[in-house]
Amino acid sequence: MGDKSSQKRKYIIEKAREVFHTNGYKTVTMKDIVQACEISRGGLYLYFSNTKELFQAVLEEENDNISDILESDRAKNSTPGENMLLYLSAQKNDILKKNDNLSVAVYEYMFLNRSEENDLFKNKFENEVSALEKLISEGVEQEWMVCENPAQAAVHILHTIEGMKIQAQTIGISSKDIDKEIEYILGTVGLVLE
Amino acid sequence: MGDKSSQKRKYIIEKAREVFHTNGYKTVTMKDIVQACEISRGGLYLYFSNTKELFQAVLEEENDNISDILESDRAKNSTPGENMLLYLSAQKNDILKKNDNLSVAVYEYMFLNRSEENDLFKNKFENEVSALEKLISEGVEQEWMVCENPAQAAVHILHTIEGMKIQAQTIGISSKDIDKEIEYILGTVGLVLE
Amino acid sequence: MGDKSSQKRKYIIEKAREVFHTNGYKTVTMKDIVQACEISRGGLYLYFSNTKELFQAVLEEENDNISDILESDRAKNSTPGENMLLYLSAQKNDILKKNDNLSVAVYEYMFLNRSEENDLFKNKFENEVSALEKLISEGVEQEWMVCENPAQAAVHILHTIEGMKIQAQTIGISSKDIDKEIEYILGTVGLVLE
Amino acid sequence: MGDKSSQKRKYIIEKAREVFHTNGYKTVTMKDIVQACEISRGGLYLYFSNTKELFQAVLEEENDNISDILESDRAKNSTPGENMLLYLSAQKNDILKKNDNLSVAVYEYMFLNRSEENDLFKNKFENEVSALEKLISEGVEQEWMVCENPAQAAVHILHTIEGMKIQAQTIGISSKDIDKEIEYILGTVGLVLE
DNA sequence: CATGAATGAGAGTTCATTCAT
DNA sequence: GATGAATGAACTCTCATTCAT
Repeated sequence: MGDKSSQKRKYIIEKAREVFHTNGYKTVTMKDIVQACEISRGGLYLYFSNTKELFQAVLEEENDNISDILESDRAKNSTPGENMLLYLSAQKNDILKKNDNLSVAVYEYMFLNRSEENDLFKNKFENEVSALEKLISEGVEQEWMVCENPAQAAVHILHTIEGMKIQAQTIGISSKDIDKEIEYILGTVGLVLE
Repeated sequence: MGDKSSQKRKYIIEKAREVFHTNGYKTVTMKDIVQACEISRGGLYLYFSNTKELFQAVLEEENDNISDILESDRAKNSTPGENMLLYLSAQKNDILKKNDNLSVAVYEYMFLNRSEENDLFKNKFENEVSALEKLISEGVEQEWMVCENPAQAAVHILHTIEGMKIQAQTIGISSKDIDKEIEYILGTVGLVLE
Repeated sequence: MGDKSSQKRKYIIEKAREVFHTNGYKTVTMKDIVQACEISRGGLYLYFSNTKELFQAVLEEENDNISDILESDRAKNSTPGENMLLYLSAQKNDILKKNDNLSVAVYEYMFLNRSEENDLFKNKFENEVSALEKLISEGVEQEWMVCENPAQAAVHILHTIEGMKIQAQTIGISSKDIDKEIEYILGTVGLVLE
Repeated sequence: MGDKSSQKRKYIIEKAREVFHTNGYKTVTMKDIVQACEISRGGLYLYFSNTKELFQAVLEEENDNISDILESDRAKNSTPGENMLLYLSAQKNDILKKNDNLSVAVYEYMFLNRSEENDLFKNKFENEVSALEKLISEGVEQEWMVCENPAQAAVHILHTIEGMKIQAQTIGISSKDIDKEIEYILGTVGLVLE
């Protein structure tokens, strides 16, 4: 039974993700989910009591593999410069493939619950900072990059990416615009695209 | 009469601004506004038909004087370096004084209406880019700054600031964190705080 | 003053008539009238307290000259047969010229107030019956028509006309259909169109 | 379940019919229905979205068996003359038993929706015309009636009946008045009551 | 007289949530 | 577990009606 019901739980989360993706977070009603899942109203409540709980479950299933890139096998065999480019390209990809990215819903969720302790997001941010910082430090050590303050550089790059993400979701951003920004970012750590 | 009613209009906008500030955009109902204004249900509808209309009115009243800083009298008598610092300090201020900043509501509004052409925000962004670019170009000419691509530097700085704003509204950012980022940003255009 | 205000009263009635004509009776609101008249809300209330009062005023101004036809000068110089045709043609005209006929509003008004004594409409009906009956009696006396019971024939013809009116306002009736019915009606009193 | 809900649907229609009967069509609100049914606001909306939908459902349940009379078993064993009388008596009955007749609501409904294609009512009228025409034709063939144009006679009789119905709902009509009219109508097709 | 801003009652509609089956 | 009918709270919006100016 645990099996069966956990399967159903996954199914609901999957469908809910689609709904959150298209509608954002706040607009979504339990009714929307029920309809998307084609299950009964009461049935949904057996698994989740409200959209917040559901969205948190969606987030838990979500693997943000972007920062994983820096720990991947491929990364281990590449130079820091190549990895930085790899990382930024993955971000570009994420920004552009609006088709499968929850960011608006995530922003809405964070805004709505900004008073609560959102350790999940804090940790994510900090992890990403650490990974980037490490990368930059290595780059500097191996003399691929020039940077006096790798820790702040990492924060800075994440801020810039965040800014692009927001731009993408609001006034829009073109692939070319992202490329230019990536080139500029690379420049700030002394990297130049050949 | 036109006078009186325009006064009341302003009053409603003012109160509505407070509501949007504390509650964001989407959650706000006409009822909330009615209560905040202490007027009658129907009374509000004489002035605004829905929260969207109201929010747009709030936005119109909103003077984003931050970018005006660069055109102010004070700016004219200062060096580009001083002005850049001035501008970034103003942004810091804006980020920190959550008490009086509509950004969450604005983001929500933009997300919700992202399919529509939001020229207002596009223009705002572009104007800000232009002003910053001009500042940086002058800085470079007068040899206060070092920058090969002032246009992209302007965009980059705005992305970074946007990223900080989002961080402030989600996982939080400290005054000190902002200072560090500002220092770093200044570094990217060859400016060093003494 | 009596003059001025009675002029305004007439003006309101005129405009109200247009509104009732296009919208029927029950749907019409005081607001509709105010807008049609381009006067102030309060101003309208100086003259009429509600739509019922207004509609009654409209009705009072309304001259249903159709039955007058039978008393007109022209009628006096014509044969009963000609007059019957004249009368029915006038009715046809009225049925077709929807553009200027209040009937839907009148029906609605009567339905809504069917519990009240509607002497106005009763009298109208009875007057019309009398006029028609007199016409038929004359026709029979002068041997233009054949009818054993002119009183009932009059009632019958009015019922038939009423039926056509309703048909016109509901499922629709063509000019040709009316002609056929008129011919048939004439036949029932022994008249044949050459 | 399908069973249960269809039972409730019927129940609502039944209660709604009562409400439409007493209040006509346009005045009726969803709230009125809710109160008459003693169910919850939301409950009603599970079945019907507005009064128009409800009224249409009421109409669909409504069997206008009057014209069925002409196809009934009883009719098959009677002479055309008897059937005509039967039919007109049924109409009389319908006109008089105001307690159970929706006509005002129907008229209101038709007036309000007169711009739409109301095939329902058109078809009903045409079917009734056909049935009556057939009856008259038979009557003429079997020499019970005299009529040169049975088709138009049918239309004519329906107009007359419609006229009586309207009179009943507006200025009122007595049983005796209807009898006189019925006798007259029979006369127009050469039938005389013994 | 005339204006039109303001009020508040009331209709419409949608959903979160419960509960009998 | 699962269903979906039912409830009722909460919102939106429109007008009749009043009243200070």
